[in-house]
Amino acid sequence: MAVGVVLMTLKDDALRVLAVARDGGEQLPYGRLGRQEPLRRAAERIIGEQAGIAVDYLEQLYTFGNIVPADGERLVEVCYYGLVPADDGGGGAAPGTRWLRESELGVLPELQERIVQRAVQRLRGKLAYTAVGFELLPEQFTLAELQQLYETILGRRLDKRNFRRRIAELGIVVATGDEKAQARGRPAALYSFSAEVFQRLDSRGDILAF
Amino acid sequence: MAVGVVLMTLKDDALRVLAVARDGGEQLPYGRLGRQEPLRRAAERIIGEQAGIAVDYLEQLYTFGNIVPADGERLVEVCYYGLVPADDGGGGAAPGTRWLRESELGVLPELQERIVQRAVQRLRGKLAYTAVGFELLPEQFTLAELQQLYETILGRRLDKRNFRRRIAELGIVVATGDEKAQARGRPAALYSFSAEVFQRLDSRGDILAF
DNA sequence: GAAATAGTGTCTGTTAGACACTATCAG
DNA sequence: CTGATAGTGTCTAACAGACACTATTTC
Repeated sequence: MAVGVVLMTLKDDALRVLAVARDGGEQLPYGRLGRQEPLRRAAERIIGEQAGIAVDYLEQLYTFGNIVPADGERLVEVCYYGLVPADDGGGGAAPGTRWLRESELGVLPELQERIVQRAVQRLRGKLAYTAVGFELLPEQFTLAELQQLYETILGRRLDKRNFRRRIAELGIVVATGDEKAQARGRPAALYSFSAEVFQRLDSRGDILAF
Repeated sequence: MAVGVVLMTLKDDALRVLAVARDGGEQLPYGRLGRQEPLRRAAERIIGEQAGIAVDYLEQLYTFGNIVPADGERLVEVCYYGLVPADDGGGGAAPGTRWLRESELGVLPELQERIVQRAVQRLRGKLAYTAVGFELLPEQFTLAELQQLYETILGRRLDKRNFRRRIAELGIVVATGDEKAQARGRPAALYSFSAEVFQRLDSRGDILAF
């Protein structure tokens, strides 16, 4: 009985997955489940011990149980996936850990690569009908950052005006009044996510289908 | 390590869940996992042993692992859900089993009731973007039966013409040429599901969002 | 004032939802 | 011919997608 975790963040406009050094290679964080330990708590513990990162969002992904390695034993592994806000991504990660970009997933054992694919798929799916994307942003963010996030995860460009229209219609972000200065160009207004408005819409589903 | 199964079918225009007699009550089918047994195979075995039913569709639902009963032990239970075609629903079920309607779910242990709710929710969700509904129908069916199925699972009425238009547009059912005589009234044309057409559409998602 | 980024509205084609009648069968 | 079920088309409102310019800032 093991518990594994796929931690994802956005870094350099790319979705990345945390790997930890282990057995001379790089692997997803995972560990054994304590005798009296609830599954989710085990996932949280493993994240703390092996990644040293604050996770905003944690959800069960899938349980793998057809793993029959050479020794003939069936190992059951319950997998979770978690999201880490963009600004924490670089900072908090413990030594020996690394944020892999999609092109680097090959360094993981093959089964783990498939787990990651499943996690990314799930995240893409959830993006359309939940506000899960906001978990990947800092508390305050610009609309350009929000759009960038959607584009990165969905893997395609979105129209700026259509995107903003939709966000405005839903009213799930509110202007904080602050601005974020850019290196060059006009400063951008900062927004924060309105959990209350989102709650009202959530039941209907299909919130953010771009 | 246990494996449990939520089997669902349509009977009398209602979604029903299979319960088996156990420990003096009624419970979902479940059993222990063999040492070298893959999870899905265990689910199939348990269905065979305890329900004696042919399942068309079987998918992992969720893994529960926060179950800490009085004795302080944490039990991990991997749950699957399966769909049984409507016409087999009454027939194949083994003695000691019963198809519960939604109002009867209270006879199940409380945790199992929550598992069933999760399964029903998942089925509703999948209905919109997969062809999972067809697993609940016999190989040949009328459009009225198909619509009835959607209405039952979604819990609301649908417009007959809009429903048929959508189905026709997608082309995922093909007329077999046969007819089904009704007790009264005009006979209905029989259709069957076209897996090939569906495959082409599947990637796009959002197939059957009514 | 040049380069860079933020921010804003309209038009058009497609889709979803509301709606009522004719066709065919058993008795 | 009556009762029951199958089957069919149009109109309208809402939504999604394409599209180009002005505003504000740094250097």
